[in-house]
Amino acid sequence: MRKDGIATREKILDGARDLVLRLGYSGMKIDHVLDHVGITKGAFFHHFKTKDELAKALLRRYADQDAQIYAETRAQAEKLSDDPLQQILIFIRLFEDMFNGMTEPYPGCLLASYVYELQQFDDETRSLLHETFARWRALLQEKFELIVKQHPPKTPVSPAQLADGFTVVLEGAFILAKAMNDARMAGEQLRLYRNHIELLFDVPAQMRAAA
Amino acid sequence: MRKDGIATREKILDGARDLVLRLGYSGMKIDHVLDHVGITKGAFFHHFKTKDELAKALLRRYADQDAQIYAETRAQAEKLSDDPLQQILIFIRLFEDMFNGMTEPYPGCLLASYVYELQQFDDETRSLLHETFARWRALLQEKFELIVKQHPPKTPVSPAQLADGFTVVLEGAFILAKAMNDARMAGEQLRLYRNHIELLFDVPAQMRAAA
DNA sequence: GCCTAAACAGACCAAACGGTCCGGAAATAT
DNA sequence: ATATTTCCGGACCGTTTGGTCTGTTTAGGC
Repeated sequence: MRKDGIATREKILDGARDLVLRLGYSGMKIDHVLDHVGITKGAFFHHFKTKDELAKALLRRYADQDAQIYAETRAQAEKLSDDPLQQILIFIRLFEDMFNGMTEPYPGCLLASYVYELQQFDDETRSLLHETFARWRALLQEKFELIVKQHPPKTPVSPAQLADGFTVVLEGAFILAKAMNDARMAGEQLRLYRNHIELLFDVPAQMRAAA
Repeated sequence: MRKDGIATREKILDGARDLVLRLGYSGMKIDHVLDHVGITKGAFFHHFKTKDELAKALLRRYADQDAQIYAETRAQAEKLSDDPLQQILIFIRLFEDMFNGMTEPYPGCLLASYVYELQQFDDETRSLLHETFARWRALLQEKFELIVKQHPPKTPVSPAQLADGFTVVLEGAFILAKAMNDARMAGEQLRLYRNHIELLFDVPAQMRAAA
């Protein structure tokens, strides 16, 4: 199988993603992708009409892969407990473990790199970014709404804001991790976020090491 | 005063900063800056030898301005209370008020936009990024070390991680604010962060509305 | 084996881009 | 007033970049 179009397309997407996370979208030049992947212009433009089309394909694929990880992690958490509060804590814990197992800083979130070049992109791409973040919010917001009904928080809180907090911590930690070259940043900051939830809903200490 | 070199230089820096925050560093083209500022190539390259030199000047200026805001806010917090815990809470609260007064999302942190194109820059620039974030950490870490001595935390915590938490929340909130076009994001998430500190060090409710 | 269409290689192109150069205007020193 | 330096306008240049085009190779149906 020397000529597998789908495989080549995936290789292009992988290479482009790596380069975007290191150089930004504008910094990622097509010629650079060609070298990195080991193909030629003919191959590239056979799979993608323009660089913008690559950008959209890249974003869609990243959003889909991310949604899958979220869904799997959520399912795993729901299997381990029936209590939505415990589910959230397990959910966070599972993400912590993901990042704690890494030796280098997480290369970064593709969405964030797009956000910092937002004006480069058209409305369709911007909408896709908006929707993806909104989906992440909805996923956790739903849980937090159940939680506040069953476990009275020590302070009045907004489920939506708590849900955004997860993404905020992740995105912020990625930035600091890259700048400080510290692979532990994401796991540590997620642990802090989890600690906040535990304090907020008064989780007893012996119930915290669930996962 | 028709020909004020310093004023022109500042105008270039302002315009370039705006464009970098919208388009990223690579996306910010010199010709675009010229249009935006209303000058010509001759003027630009009279003040900056290369685009890279502009990048460094931009970063240094941003870091300095930021350090000044931090120092002023810190001084203001220290004037309002002698207790380091209250100082931190006031400090956060003052930042909240800053962002809550804005009608559009904060345009973003220049450091973060550099971080997401990190490989574009040389060692000197990368070091400057590292040092700037390290300084932000040191500023709050110092306070948190005093706090944990005087106010036993409900959970064992690392002052350095708590300090990073502030930056993490800010950077993450900027990203979400831009993506969701939500000006309130930064203030809300800082309020959540402050809530975490209050719960962690068991601040009574009536002592929370200090500022 | 043959045909067709997808998958590629690589020369080529026009526009964009960072940067140079020189002339001239404006401030400042003498 | 004159000289000198700073500041700036704008034409110009070489390289880079996204994209095109033509030809060639490979996979798969018949």
